[in-house]
Amino acid sequence: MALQIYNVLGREKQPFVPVQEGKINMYVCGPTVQDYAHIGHAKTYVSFDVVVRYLRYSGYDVLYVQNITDVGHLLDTGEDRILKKARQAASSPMQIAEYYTRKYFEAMDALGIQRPDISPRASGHIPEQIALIEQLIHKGHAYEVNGSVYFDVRSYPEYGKLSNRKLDEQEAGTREDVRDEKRHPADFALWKKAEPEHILRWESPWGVGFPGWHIECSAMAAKYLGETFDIHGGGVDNIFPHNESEIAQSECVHDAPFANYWMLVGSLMVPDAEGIPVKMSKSLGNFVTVTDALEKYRPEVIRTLILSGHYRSPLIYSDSDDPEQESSLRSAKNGWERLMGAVWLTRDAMAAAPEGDDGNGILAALSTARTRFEEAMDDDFNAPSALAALYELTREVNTLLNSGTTVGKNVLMAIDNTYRKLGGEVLGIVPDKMLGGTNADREAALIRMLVDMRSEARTSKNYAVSDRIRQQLAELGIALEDRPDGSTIWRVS
RNA sequence: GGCGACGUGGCCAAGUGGCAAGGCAAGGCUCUGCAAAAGCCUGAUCGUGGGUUCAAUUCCCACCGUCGCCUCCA
Repeated sequence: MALQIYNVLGREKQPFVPVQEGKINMYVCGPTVQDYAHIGHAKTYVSFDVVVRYLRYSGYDVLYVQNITDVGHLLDTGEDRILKKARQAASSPMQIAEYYTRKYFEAMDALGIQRPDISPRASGHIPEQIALIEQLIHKGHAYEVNGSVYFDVRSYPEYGKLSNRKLDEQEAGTREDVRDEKRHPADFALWKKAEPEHILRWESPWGVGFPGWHIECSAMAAKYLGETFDIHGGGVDNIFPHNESEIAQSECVHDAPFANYWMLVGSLMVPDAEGIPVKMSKSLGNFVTVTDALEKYRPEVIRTLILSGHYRSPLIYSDSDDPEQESSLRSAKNGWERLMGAVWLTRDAMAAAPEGDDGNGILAALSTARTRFEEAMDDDFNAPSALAALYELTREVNTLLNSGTTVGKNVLMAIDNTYRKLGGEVLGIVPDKMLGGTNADREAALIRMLVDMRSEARTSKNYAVSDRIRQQLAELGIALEDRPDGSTIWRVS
Protein backbone atom coordinates (compact mmCIF):
# COMPACT_ATOMS: atom_id res chain seq x y z
CA MET A 1 0.00 0.00 0.00
CA ALA A 2 1.23 3.43 -0.82
CA LEU A 3 1.81 6.01 1.88
CA GLN A 4 -1.29 7.69 3.24
CA ILE A 5 -1.20 10.79 5.40
CA TYR A 6 -4.00 12.24 7.47
CA ASN A 7 -4.14 15.80 6.23
CA VAL A 8 -5.52 18.22 8.79
CA LEU A 9 -6.27 20.46 5.84
CA GLY A 10 -9.38 18.58 4.73
CA ARG A 11 -9.45 16.29 7.75
CA GLU A 12 -9.00 13.05 5.91
CA LYS A 13 -6.43 10.46 5.05
CA GLN A 14 -5.02 11.13 1.62
CA PRO A 15 -2.56 9.31 -0.63
CA PHE A 16 0.75 11.09 -0.37
CA VAL A 17 1.96 12.71 -3.58
CA PRO A 18 5.04 14.91 -3.28
CA VAL A 19 5.51 18.06 -5.32
CA GLN A 20 8.60 16.51 -6.86
CA GLU A 21 8.76 12.76 -7.26
CA GLY A 22 11.02 11.09 -4.76
CA LYS A 23 11.72 14.34 -2.92
CA ILE A 24 10.05 15.66 0.22
CA ASN A 25 10.31 19.16 1.60
CA MET A 26 9.18 19.29 5.17
CA TYR A 27 8.85 21.98 7.79
CA VAL A 28 8.08 21.52 11.46
CA CYS A 29 7.47 24.35 13.90
CA GLY A 30 10.33 24.35 16.38
CA PRO A 31 10.47 25.60 19.93
CA THR A 32 10.58 29.08 21.32
CA VAL A 33 13.82 28.89 23.23
CA GLN A 34 12.87 30.44 26.50
CA ASP A 35 12.99 27.46 28.84
CA TYR A 36 14.13 23.84 29.07
CA ALA A 37 12.59 21.31 26.70
CA HIS A 38 10.05 19.05 28.36
CA ILE A 39 8.47 15.72 27.50
CA GLY A 40 5.73 17.48 25.57
CA HIS A 41 8.35 18.74 23.13
CA ALA A 42 9.80 15.26 23.09
CA LYS A 43 6.49 13.81 21.92
CA THR A 44 6.25 16.17 18.99
CA TYR A 45 9.86 15.95 17.88
CA VAL A 46 10.22 12.21 18.40
CA SER A 47 7.05 11.78 16.34
CA PHE A 48 8.44 13.80 13.45
CA ASP A 49 11.84 12.21 13.86
CA VAL A 50 10.21 8.86 13.18
CA VAL A 51 8.23 10.30 10.29
CA VAL A 52 11.42 11.56 8.68
CA ARG A 53 13.29 8.34 9.41
CA TYR A 54 10.51 6.29 7.87
CA LEU A 55 10.27 8.50 4.79
CA ARG A 56 14.00 8.07 4.26
CA TYR A 57 13.73 4.34 4.89
CA SER A 58 11.06 4.35 2.18
CA GLY A 59 13.51 5.87 -0.25
CA TYR A 60 12.50 9.52 -0.22
CA ASP A 61 15.04 12.30 -0.31
CA VAL A 62 13.84 14.40 2.62
CA LEU A 63 14.82 17.97 3.37
CA TYR A 64 13.76 18.62 6.95
CA VAL A 65 13.65 22.17 8.28
CA GLN A 66 12.78 23.03 11.84
CA ASN A 67 13.05 26.57 13.10
CA ILE A 68 14.32 27.98 16.35
CA THR A 69 12.20 30.90 17.47
CA ASP A 70 14.49 33.18 19.40
CA VAL A 71 12.94 36.57 18.87
CA GLY A 72 10.37 36.11 21.60
CA HIS A 73 6.63 36.39 21.58
CA LEU A 74 4.38 38.85 23.24
CA LEU A 75 3.05 38.13 26.66
CA ASP A 76 -0.42 39.26 27.63
CA THR A 77 1.22 42.20 29.29
CA GLY A 78 2.93 43.08 26.07
CA GLU A 79 6.26 42.05 27.45
CA ASP A 80 8.57 39.82 25.49
CA ARG A 81 9.07 36.42 27.09
CA ILE A 82 12.74 36.09 26.41
CA LEU A 83 13.19 39.67 27.47
CA LYS A 84 11.44 38.99 30.75
CA LYS A 85 13.60 35.97 31.35
CA ALA A 86 16.71 37.97 30.54
CA ARG A 87 15.76 40.61 33.07
CA GLN A 88 15.28 37.94 35.74
CA ALA A 89 18.64 36.41 34.96
CA ALA A 90 20.39 39.72 34.36
CA SER A 91 21.69 38.62 30.99
CA SER A 92 21.18 39.77 27.46
CA PRO A 93 18.22 38.27 25.58
CA MET A 94 20.37 36.62 22.95
CA GLN A 95 22.45 35.03 25.65
CA ILE A 96 19.31 33.50 27.12
CA ALA A 97 18.10 32.39 23.72
CA GLU A 98 21.44 30.85 22.89
CA TYR A 99 21.57 29.04 26.21
CA TYR A 100 18.17 27.43 25.74
CA THR A 101 18.88 26.69 22.10
CA ARG A 102 21.90 24.66 23.14
CA LYS A 103 19.92 22.96 25.88
CA TYR A 104 17.21 22.14 23.38
CA PHE A 105 19.65 20.47 21.00
CA GLU A 106 21.27 18.58 23.86
CA ALA A 107 17.90 17.24 24.97
CA MET A 108 16.86 16.24 21.46
CA ASP A 109 20.24 14.63 20.78
CA ALA A 110 19.94 12.68 24.00
CA LEU A 111 16.59 11.34 22.85
CA GLY A 112 18.18 10.01 19.70
CA ILE A 113 16.38 12.53 17.53
CA GLN A 114 18.23 13.09 14.29
CA ARG A 115 18.87 16.76 13.78
CA PRO A 116 16.87 18.61 11.16
CA ASP A 117 18.84 19.37 8.02
CA ILE A 118 18.42 23.06 8.69
CA SER A 119 17.64 24.72 12.04
CA PRO A 120 17.16 28.34 11.04
CA ARG A 121 16.97 30.99 13.74
CA ALA A 122 14.23 33.55 13.51
CA SER A 123 16.66 36.24 14.66
CA GLY A 124 18.86 35.46 11.69
CA HIS A 125 16.07 36.02 9.21
CA ILE A 126 14.78 39.47 10.02
CA PRO A 127 15.39 40.84 6.49
CA GLU A 128 13.42 37.96 4.98
CA GLN A 129 10.57 38.64 7.37
CA ILE A 130 10.58 42.33 6.59
CA ALA A 131 10.53 41.53 2.88
CA LEU A 132 7.43 39.38 3.33
CA ILE A 133 5.69 42.08 5.30
CA GLU A 134 6.49 44.67 2.64
CA GLN A 135 4.95 42.45 0.00
CA LEU A 136 1.86 41.93 2.12
CA ILE A 137 1.43 45.65 2.49
CA HIS A 138 2.05 46.16 -1.20
CA LYS A 139 -0.61 43.61 -2.10
CA GLY A 140 -3.14 45.08 0.27
CA HIS A 141 -3.10 42.31 2.84
CA ALA A 142 -1.49 44.31 5.61
CA TYR A 143 -1.52 47.83 6.97
CA GLU A 144 0.76 49.91 9.12
CA VAL A 145 -0.36 51.80 12.21
CA ASN A 146 1.96 53.76 14.50
CA GLY A 147 5.04 51.74 13.64
CA SER A 148 3.29 48.39 13.82
CA VAL A 149 2.01 46.30 10.93
CA TYR A 150 -1.02 44.07 11.04
CA PHE A 151 -2.31 41.40 8.73
CA ASP A 152 -5.78 42.17 7.41
CA VAL A 153 -7.65 38.90 7.87
CA ARG A 154 -10.64 40.12 5.89
CA SER A 155 -8.42 40.41 2.84
CA TYR A 156 -7.96 36.65 2.84
CA PRO A 157 -11.31 34.85 2.56
CA GLU A 158 -9.75 31.48 3.32
CA TYR A 159 -8.58 32.57 6.75
CA GLY A 160 -9.70 29.81 9.13
CA LYS A 161 -9.56 26.93 6.68
CA LEU A 162 -7.11 24.88 8.71
CA SER A 163 -8.76 25.24 12.09
CA ASN A 164 -12.34 25.56 10.79
CA ARG A 165 -12.94 28.94 12.23
CA LYS A 166 -15.13 31.70 10.96
CA LEU A 167 -14.10 35.24 11.67
CA ASP A 168 -17.46 36.49 12.89
CA GLU A 169 -17.75 33.66 15.40
CA GLN A 170 -14.57 34.48 17.20
CA GLU A 171 -14.51 36.32 20.45
CA ALA A 172 -13.06 39.77 20.21
CA GLY A 173 -9.41 40.22 21.07
CA THR A 174 -8.70 40.96 24.65
CA ARG A 175 -5.60 43.03 24.37
CA GLU A 176 -7.14 46.42 24.92
CA ASP A 177 -4.06 48.38 24.11
CA VAL A 178 -3.54 46.94 20.68
CA ARG A 179 -7.13 46.39 19.72
CA ASP A 180 -7.56 50.02 18.91
CA GLU A 181 -4.91 49.77 16.25
CA LYS A 182 -6.52 46.82 14.50
CA ARG A 183 -9.18 47.07 11.88
CA HIS A 184 -10.56 43.69 12.86
CA PRO A 185 -10.09 41.94 16.21
CA ALA A 186 -8.67 38.87 14.48
CA ASP A 187 -5.99 40.85 12.65
CA PHE A 188 -2.61 39.81 13.93
CA ALA A 189 0.74 41.56 14.20
CA LEU A 190 3.34 41.12 11.51
CA TRP A 191 5.62 43.72 13.01
CA LYS A 192 5.47 45.38 16.39
CA LYS A 193 6.86 48.73 17.30
CA ALA A 194 9.42 48.38 20.09
CA GLU A 195 8.81 50.36 23.21
CA PRO A 196 11.95 52.09 24.56
CA GLU A 197 12.52 49.44 27.23
CA HIS A 198 12.31 46.66 24.68
CA ILE A 199 15.86 45.53 23.97
CA LEU A 200 15.14 42.95 21.28
CA ARG A 201 14.78 45.29 18.35
CA TRP A 202 15.59 45.66 14.71
CA GLU A 203 15.44 48.45 12.15
CA SER A 204 12.59 48.26 9.70
CA PRO A 205 10.81 50.46 7.18
CA TRP A 206 8.27 51.14 9.93
CA GLY A 207 10.79 52.10 12.56
CA VAL A 208 12.48 50.10 15.27
CA GLY A 209 10.60 47.00 16.32
CA PHE A 210 10.43 43.25 16.22
CA PRO A 211 8.57 40.67 14.12
CA GLY A 212 5.23 39.14 15.01
CA TRP A 213 5.02 35.56 16.07
CA HIS A 214 3.89 33.86 12.87
CA ILE A 215 5.91 35.57 10.20
CA GLU A 216 9.21 33.83 10.96
CA CYS A 217 7.84 30.44 9.94
CA SER A 218 6.46 31.81 6.68
CA ALA A 219 9.76 33.48 5.90
CA MET A 220 12.04 30.57 6.71
CA ALA A 221 9.85 27.91 5.15
CA ALA A 222 9.75 29.85 1.88
CA LYS A 223 13.46 30.53 1.94
CA TYR A 224 14.54 26.93 2.38
CA LEU A 225 11.65 24.91 0.96
CA GLY A 226 10.05 27.13 -1.64
CA GLU A 227 6.63 28.69 -1.96
CA THR A 228 4.84 25.36 -1.93
CA PHE A 229 6.26 22.40 -0.07
CA ASP A 230 5.05 18.97 0.97
CA ILE A 231 4.59 18.56 4.69
CA HIS A 232 4.11 21.06 7.47
CA GLY A 233 4.13 19.68 11.00
CA GLY A 234 3.72 20.89 14.53
CA GLY A 235 1.72 20.43 17.69
CA VAL A 236 -2.08 20.70 17.53
CA ASP A 237 -2.00 23.41 20.12
CA ASN A 238 -0.57 25.71 17.50
CA ILE A 239 -3.25 25.16 14.91
CA PHE A 240 -4.74 28.50 15.84
CA PRO A 241 -3.67 31.15 15.57
CA HIS A 242 -0.12 30.22 14.60
CA ASN A 243 -0.52 27.70 11.76
CA GLU A 244 -3.60 29.43 10.46
CA SER A 245 -1.73 32.71 10.25
CA GLU A 246 1.29 31.14 8.60
CA ILE A 247 -0.97 29.92 5.83
CA ALA A 248 -2.60 33.31 5.42
CA GLN A 249 0.68 35.19 5.19
CA SER A 250 2.39 32.74 2.89
CA GLU A 251 -0.48 32.21 0.49
CA CYS A 252 -1.17 35.91 0.23
CA VAL A 253 2.46 36.68 -0.59
CA HIS A 254 3.01 33.88 -3.08
CA ASP A 255 -0.46 33.31 -4.49
CA ALA A 256 0.35 29.62 -4.19
CA PRO A 257 -0.57 26.85 -1.75
CA PHE A 258 1.68 26.90 1.31
CA ALA A 259 1.99 23.28 2.49
CA ASN A 260 0.18 20.40 0.83
CA TYR A 261 -0.08 18.19 3.89
CA TRP A 262 -0.56 19.32 7.46
CA MET A 263 0.39 16.90 10.21
CA LEU A 264 -0.39 17.94 13.76
CA VAL A 265 0.71 15.98 16.79
CA GLY A 266 -1.56 15.38 19.79
CA SER A 267 -0.53 16.87 23.11
CA LEU A 268 1.21 15.16 25.96
CA MET A 269 -1.07 14.87 28.97
CA VAL A 270 -0.25 14.51 32.60
CA PRO A 271 -2.75 13.58 35.33
CA ASP A 272 -3.65 16.37 37.71
CA ALA A 273 -4.34 15.97 41.45
CA GLU A 274 -7.69 14.31 40.70
CA GLY A 275 -6.12 12.06 38.08
CA ILE A 276 -7.72 13.94 35.20
CA PRO A 277 -5.35 14.34 32.28
CA VAL A 278 -4.37 17.88 31.41
CA LYS A 279 -1.91 19.15 28.88
CA MET A 280 1.68 19.39 29.96
CA SER A 281 2.69 22.99 29.50
CA LYS A 282 5.08 25.58 30.74
CA SER A 283 2.38 27.91 31.92
CA LEU A 284 0.73 25.26 34.09
CA GLY A 285 4.06 24.28 35.55
CA ASN A 286 3.19 20.59 35.29
CA PHE A 287 6.08 19.69 33.05
CA VAL A 288 8.91 17.23 33.36
CA THR A 289 12.06 18.22 31.53
CA VAL A 290 13.65 15.81 29.12
CA THR A 291 16.78 15.89 31.22
CA ASP A 292 14.91 14.83 34.35
CA ALA A 293 13.12 12.03 32.54
CA LEU A 294 16.39 10.75 31.12
CA GLU A 295 17.89 10.46 34.55
CA LYS A 296 15.47 7.67 35.27
CA TYR A 297 14.73 6.12 31.90
CA ARG A 298 16.76 5.35 28.82
CA PRO A 299 15.97 7.43 25.74
CA GLU A 300 14.77 4.32 23.94
CA VAL A 301 12.19 3.77 26.67
CA ILE A 302 10.89 7.30 26.39
CA ARG A 303 10.68 6.88 22.63
CA THR A 304 8.84 3.59 23.08
CA LEU A 305 6.33 5.32 25.32
CA ILE A 306 5.80 8.07 22.78
CA LEU A 307 5.43 5.57 19.95
CA SER A 308 2.96 3.46 21.91
CA GLY A 309 0.25 5.92 20.91
CA HIS A 310 -0.58 7.32 17.51
CA TYR A 311 1.10 10.67 16.85
CA ARG A 312 -2.25 12.42 16.41
CA SER A 313 -3.62 11.21 19.74
CA PRO A 314 -2.97 12.74 23.10
CA LEU A 315 -0.67 10.64 25.23
CA ILE A 316 -0.82 10.25 28.97
CA TYR A 317 2.50 10.51 30.71
CA SER A 318 2.65 9.04 34.17
CA ASP A 319 5.28 7.62 36.41
CA SER A 320 5.46 6.41 39.95
CA ASP A 321 7.83 4.31 41.95
CA ASP A 322 4.89 2.69 43.71
CA PRO A 323 4.18 -0.59 41.89
CA GLU A 324 0.50 -0.21 42.77
CA GLN A 325 0.31 3.08 40.89
CA GLU A 326 -0.06 3.24 37.14
CA SER A 327 3.02 4.23 35.26
CA SER A 328 2.97 4.50 31.51
CA LEU A 329 6.74 4.78 31.58
CA ARG A 330 7.21 1.57 33.52
CA SER A 331 4.93 -0.19 31.08
CA ALA A 332 6.96 1.07 28.16
CA LYS A 333 10.15 0.07 29.91
CA ASN A 334 9.00 -3.49 30.52
CA GLY A 335 7.85 -3.95 26.97
CA TRP A 336 11.01 -2.46 25.56
CA GLU A 337 13.15 -4.73 27.72
CA ARG A 338 11.40 -7.81 26.43
CA LEU A 339 11.98 -6.70 22.88
CA MET A 340 15.61 -5.90 23.58
CA GLY A 341 16.02 -9.23 25.33
CA ALA A 342 15.44 -10.90 21.99
CA VAL A 343 17.89 -8.55 20.30
CA TRP A 344 20.66 -9.22 22.82
CA LEU A 345 19.96 -12.92 22.63
CA THR A 346 20.31 -12.81 18.87
CA ARG A 347 23.54 -10.85 18.93
CA ASP A 348 24.97 -12.98 21.69
CA ALA A 349 24.21 -16.16 19.79
CA MET A 350 25.86 -14.78 16.67
CA ALA A 351 29.32 -14.90 18.16
CA ALA A 352 29.35 -18.66 18.50
CA ALA A 353 26.87 -19.61 15.81
CA PRO A 354 27.82 -22.04 13.05
CA GLU A 355 27.76 -20.86 9.47
CA GLY A 356 24.63 -21.82 7.61
CA ASP A 357 20.90 -21.49 7.39
CA ASP A 358 19.72 -23.70 10.23
CA GLY A 359 16.53 -22.36 11.76
CA ASN A 360 15.55 -20.48 8.63
CA GLY A 361 11.89 -21.18 9.37
CA ILE A 362 12.00 -17.81 11.14
CA LEU A 363 12.64 -16.04 7.86
CA ALA A 364 8.93 -16.11 7.05
CA ALA A 365 8.22 -14.40 10.37
CA LEU A 366 10.81 -11.75 9.59
CA SER A 367 9.18 -11.10 6.27
CA THR A 368 5.72 -10.93 7.85
CA ALA A 369 6.95 -8.53 10.49
CA ARG A 370 8.52 -6.27 7.91
CA THR A 371 5.38 -6.27 5.79
CA ARG A 372 3.13 -5.55 8.75
CA PHE A 373 5.48 -2.87 9.93
CA GLU A 374 5.54 -1.12 6.59
CA GLU A 375 1.80 -1.39 6.14
CA ALA A 376 1.32 0.19 9.56
CA MET A 377 3.74 3.02 8.88
CA ASP A 378 2.35 3.61 5.40
CA ASP A 379 -1.03 4.08 7.03
CA ASP A 380 -0.43 7.55 8.43
CA PHE A 381 2.64 6.51 10.41
CA ASN A 382 0.80 4.14 12.70
CA ALA A 383 3.68 3.55 15.08
CA PRO A 384 1.74 1.60 17.74
CA SER A 385 0.66 -0.88 15.12
CA ALA A 386 4.21 -1.05 13.75
CA LEU A 387 5.47 -1.64 17.26
CA ALA A 388 2.99 -4.48 17.64
CA ALA A 389 4.51 -6.16 14.58
CA LEU A 390 7.89 -6.01 16.31
CA TYR A 391 6.45 -7.45 19.51
CA GLU A 392 4.91 -10.37 17.70
CA LEU A 393 8.18 -11.02 15.95
CA THR A 394 9.86 -10.92 19.33
CA ARG A 395 7.73 -13.78 20.58
CA GLU A 396 8.76 -15.92 17.62
CA VAL A 397 12.42 -15.02 17.96
CA ASN A 398 12.43 -15.82 21.66
CA THR A 399 10.73 -19.13 21.00
CA LEU A 400 13.28 -20.07 18.37
CA LEU A 401 16.31 -18.98 20.35
CA ASN A 402 15.09 -20.69 23.51
CA SER A 403 14.17 -23.91 21.76
CA GLY A 404 17.66 -25.35 21.93
CA THR A 405 17.84 -25.94 18.19
CA THR A 406 20.82 -24.80 16.22
CA VAL A 407 20.44 -21.48 14.47
CA GLY A 408 22.89 -20.62 11.74
CA LYS A 409 24.80 -17.36 11.55
CA ASN A 410 23.02 -16.23 8.41
CA VAL A 411 19.66 -16.59 10.09
CA LEU A 412 20.78 -14.74 13.20
CA MET A 413 22.13 -11.96 11.04
CA ALA A 414 18.81 -11.73 9.25
CA ILE A 415 17.00 -11.42 12.58
CA ASP A 416 19.43 -8.82 13.83
CA ASN A 417 19.17 -6.91 10.59
CA THR A 418 15.40 -6.76 10.85
CA TYR A 419 15.64 -5.31 14.34
CA ARG A 420 18.33 -2.88 13.26
CA LYS A 421 16.32 -1.66 10.31
CA LEU A 422 12.83 -1.42 11.78
CA GLY A 423 13.54 -0.93 15.46
CA GLY A 424 16.84 0.92 15.10
CA GLU A 425 16.92 2.88 11.86
CA VAL A 426 13.21 3.75 11.75
CA LEU A 427 11.89 3.83 15.31
CA GLY A 428 15.16 4.57 17.05
CA ILE A 429 14.46 2.24 19.96
CA VAL A 430 17.02 -0.48 19.21
CA PRO A 431 20.54 0.72 19.94
CA ASP A 432 23.51 -0.74 18.08
CA LYS A 433 25.40 -1.59 21.21
CA MET A 434 24.54 -2.54 24.74
CA LEU A 435 27.03 -0.09 26.18
CA GLY A 436 27.86 3.44 25.17
CA GLY A 437 30.97 5.50 25.68
CA THR A 438 34.55 5.24 24.53
CA ASN A 439 35.42 2.31 26.78
CA ALA A 440 32.40 0.24 25.80
CA ASP A 441 34.42 -2.57 24.26
CA ARG A 442 36.80 -2.84 27.17
CA GLU A 443 33.91 -2.79 29.61
CA ALA A 444 32.12 -5.52 27.69
CA ALA A 445 35.24 -7.67 27.75
CA LEU A 446 35.58 -7.22 31.50
CA ILE A 447 31.99 -8.21 32.03
CA ARG A 448 32.51 -11.25 29.84
CA MET A 449 35.49 -12.22 31.93
CA LEU A 450 33.47 -12.06 35.14
CA VAL A 451 30.68 -14.03 33.52
CA ASP A 452 33.17 -16.73 32.52
CA MET A 453 34.62 -16.87 36.02
CA ARG A 454 31.13 -17.21 37.42
CA SER A 455 30.42 -20.05 35.03
CA GLU A 456 33.48 -21.89 36.27
CA ALA A 457 32.30 -21.42 39.83
CA ARG A 458 28.89 -22.75 38.93
CA THR A 459 30.37 -25.76 37.24
CA SER A 460 32.17 -26.64 40.45
CA LYS A 461 28.96 -25.88 42.36
CA ASN A 462 30.61 -23.01 44.19
CA TYR A 463 27.37 -21.08 44.33
CA ALA A 464 28.56 -18.67 46.99
CA VAL A 465 31.06 -17.22 44.54
CA SER A 466 28.79 -17.36 41.51
CA ASP A 467 25.93 -15.65 43.30
CA ARG A 468 28.23 -12.98 44.63
CA ILE A 469 29.45 -12.14 41.13
CA ARG A 470 25.89 -12.00 39.89
CA GLN A 471 24.80 -9.87 42.82
CA GLN A 472 27.60 -7.39 42.50
CA LEU A 473 27.15 -7.04 38.79
CA ALA A 474 23.44 -6.49 39.41
CA GLU A 475 24.32 -3.63 41.72
CA LEU A 476 26.28 -2.11 38.85
CA GLY A 477 23.27 -2.43 36.59
CA ILE A 478 24.38 -5.56 34.75
CA ALA A 479 21.83 -8.37 34.78
CA LEU A 480 22.91 -11.96 34.17
CA GLU A 481 20.67 -14.66 32.85
CA ASP A 482 21.54 -18.34 32.75
CA ARG A 483 20.35 -20.11 29.67
CA PRO A 484 19.07 -23.69 29.40
CA ASP A 485 22.12 -24.72 27.39
CA GLY A 486 24.41 -23.69 30.23
CA SER A 487 25.57 -20.42 28.75
CA THR A 488 25.02 -17.05 30.36
CA ILE A 489 24.07 -13.78 28.76
CA TRP A 490 24.30 -10.32 30.26
CA ARG A 491 22.55 -7.06 29.61
CA VAL A 492 22.27 -3.60 31.05
CA SER A 493 19.22 -3.38 33.27
C1' G B 1 -20.67 29.86 23.39
C1' G B 2 -17.74 28.42 18.61
C1' C B 3 -14.33 24.84 16.48
C1' G B 4 -11.83 20.11 16.88
C1' A B 5 -10.46 15.33 18.88
C1' C B 6 -11.84 11.25 21.65
C1' G B 7 -14.58 7.43 24.87
C1' U B 8 -12.29 -0.51 23.07
C1' G B 9 -10.73 -6.00 28.95
C1' G B 10 -7.41 -3.54 35.71
C1' C B 11 -3.99 0.15 32.78
C1' C B 12 -2.09 1.66 27.78
C1' A B 13 -3.53 0.95 22.77
C1' A B 14 -4.46 -0.72 17.21
C1' G B 15 -8.45 -1.91 14.19
C1' U B 16 -12.61 -3.49 10.89
C1' G B 17 -19.78 -3.37 8.12
C1' G B 18 -19.33 -10.18 9.05
C1' C B 19 -16.45 -14.48 14.64
C1' A B 20 -12.15 -7.61 18.61
C1' A B 21 -4.10 -6.84 16.99
C1' G B 22 -0.35 -5.87 20.44
C1' G B 23 2.01 -4.21 25.15
C1' C B 24 1.86 -3.75 30.61
C1' A B 25 -0.31 -5.72 35.03
C1' A B 26 -2.75 -10.26 37.45
C1' G B 27 -3.44 -15.68 38.14
C1' G B 28 -1.99 -20.79 36.64
C1' C B 29 1.75 -23.81 34.17
C1' U B 30 6.68 -25.26 31.81
C1' C B 31 11.89 -24.59 32.26
C1' U B 32 15.46 -23.81 36.39
C1' G B 33 21.03 -25.01 41.94
C1' C B 34 18.86 -20.31 43.22
C1' A B 35 17.57 -16.02 40.48
C1' A B 36 16.13 -13.90 36.13
C1' A B 37 14.39 -14.31 31.41
C1' A B 38 11.38 -16.65 27.97
C1' G B 39 7.21 -19.48 26.34
C1' C B 40 2.16 -21.56 26.99
C1' C B 41 -2.83 -20.95 29.12
C1' U B 42 -6.84 -17.69 31.37
C1' G B 43 -10.31 -12.73 30.47
C1' A B 44 -13.92 -7.40 26.48
C1' U B 45 -21.47 -8.21 24.64
C1' C B 46 -15.86 -1.96 21.88
C1' G B 47 -19.70 5.18 26.81
C1' U B 48 -25.59 5.23 26.73
C1' G B 49 -30.17 5.23 23.79
C1' G B 50 -32.25 5.08 19.03
C1' G B 51 -31.83 4.33 13.52
C1' U B 52 -29.89 2.21 8.61
C1' U B 53 -28.46 -2.96 7.19
C1' C B 54 -29.06 -9.91 6.19
C1' A B 55 -25.19 -8.19 9.62
C1' A B 56 -22.43 -2.43 13.48
C1' U B 57 -17.72 -1.89 17.94
C1' U B 58 -17.16 -0.04 12.85
C1' C B 59 -22.26 4.17 9.15
C1' C B 60 -26.25 8.07 10.80
C1' C B 61 -28.83 10.85 14.91
C1' A B 62 -29.32 12.14 19.98
C1' C B 63 -27.47 12.09 24.79
C1' C B 64 -23.66 11.57 28.64
C1' G B 65 -18.50 12.09 29.70
C1' U B 66 -13.22 13.57 28.91
C1' C B 67 -9.55 16.51 26.62
C1' G B 68 -7.59 20.34 23.27
C1' C B 69 -7.93 25.18 20.71
C1' C B 70 -10.45 30.03 20.68
C1' U B 71 -4.52 34.16 25.11
C1' C B 72 1.83 32.34 25.21
C1' C B 73 2.51 27.00 24.40
C1' A B 74 5.15 21.30 20.66
